[in-house]
Amino acid sequence: MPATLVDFEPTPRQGEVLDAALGLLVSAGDALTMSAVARQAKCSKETLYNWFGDRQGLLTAIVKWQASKVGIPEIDPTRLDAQGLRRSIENFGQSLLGVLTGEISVALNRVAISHAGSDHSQLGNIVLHNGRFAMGRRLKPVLEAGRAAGLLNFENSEEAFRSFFGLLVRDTQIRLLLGDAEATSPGQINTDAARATEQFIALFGAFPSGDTSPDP
Amino acid sequence: MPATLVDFEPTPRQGEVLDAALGLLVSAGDALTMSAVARQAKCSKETLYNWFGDRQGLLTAIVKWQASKVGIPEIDPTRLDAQGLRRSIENFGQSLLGVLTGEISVALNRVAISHAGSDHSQLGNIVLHNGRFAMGRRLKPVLEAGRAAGLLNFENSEEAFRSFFGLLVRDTQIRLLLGDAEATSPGQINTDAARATEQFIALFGAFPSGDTSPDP
DNA sequence: CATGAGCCGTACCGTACGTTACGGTACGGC
DNA sequence: GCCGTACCGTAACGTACGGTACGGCTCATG
Repeated sequence: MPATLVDFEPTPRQGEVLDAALGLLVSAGDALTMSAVARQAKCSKETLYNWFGDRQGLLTAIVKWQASKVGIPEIDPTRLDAQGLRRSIENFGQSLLGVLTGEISVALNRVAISHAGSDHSQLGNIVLHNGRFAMGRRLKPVLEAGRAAGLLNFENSEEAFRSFFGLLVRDTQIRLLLGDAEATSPGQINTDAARATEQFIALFGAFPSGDTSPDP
Repeated sequence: MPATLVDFEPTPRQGEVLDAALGLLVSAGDALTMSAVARQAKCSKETLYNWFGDRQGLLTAIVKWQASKVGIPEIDPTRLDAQGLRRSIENFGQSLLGVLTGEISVALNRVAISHAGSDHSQLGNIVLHNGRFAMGRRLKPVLEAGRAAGLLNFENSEEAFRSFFGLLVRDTQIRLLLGDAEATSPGQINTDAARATEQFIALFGAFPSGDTSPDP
């Protein structure tokens, strides 16, 4: 089990360095070199190694730093009417899709995926737990509250979340990761979030449809 | 516009070399070196460079070679009863999910994603056009035949396919790419394909539900 | 003021890897 | 039998980059 989500507390100066590294990571991808980071951040390589140990540690710190900055708006599961639930889910979808299609998320996922192939670094796990899993932890209480209020119908909230994730993201993330430059506009994000919410409620809503969610 | 899907016709010996490289790619990830390929394939590096130009060319050839080997079963859109359509979609889903969760696909996508970040190589595009887009081209005629027969209801077959893709794959691919070792069993694949097909038909089926696909 | 910690800039080391070069071998055609 | 071609094996070259060492600067603390 991964311990804490954010167990990294950088000093202001370290934050500046990490921001510079983040910018470089977005523009240069995995070609990020220690020398380039030092140059961009106007610090010495020795400092980088003192602070972060090695390149691996720097990358890990970058991921955690970014994770600590991204805020998906907290949703309060108290508005339990159908309209409020729908809006909560849709807003969540907008935030999630906005983050996932952002160039920072794309760059971060790219390096994590690169390293997941060869060395046994924990980068992939860190991204997974600060990204995908953290998202599930946010939305699932809302879904369960919706179920408790008789608005939704599902057995496993994890499975329900995964379906929502699929309806929302579809092939967008993998296409962006592979370099397919479909300029994801904010309007597109809102449209997609609305569509995914509609479809999710059509599948898991407990309205008198009767046969939308049977398990064969 | 990408020209042809398979414009690469290797000799048998070249196929052997590419198979060896493919095996190394799966086990070693992007740490694939020219020396390792030559050693594994029992050929000289000079031959590699004569045949493929440079490392980039070798990777490109590997991707195309694998793409030429993967066969998603062709579906004939003639069986237009509801049951046949459902089975066609479900079989397609099984094949697609099986390929996507295979270690070869994961390794290939990893290197393509790595290179999409830095250099301007076409690897990402090649993977995209031989993978995701080729799949769409396979299923869309089936979906359109289903619509023509009054069994499905959608406006845009591309959008419909993307929704099916999302319902089928959900977060599975990105988790595998990030190194999340959820042993994807064949049984799980069949279950997922069945579930995705159910959900897809629930959303896009033209059965007397009446309000599953309105555009707000 | 003295001192020492922390940091910057830079030079440097070791190594890994892409790429090239070259000697040696097998084989089909003249 | 000789030549050209294609290939293997290996050595060598150039470069890029991770990591380290060191001199000099700043500044807080005693």
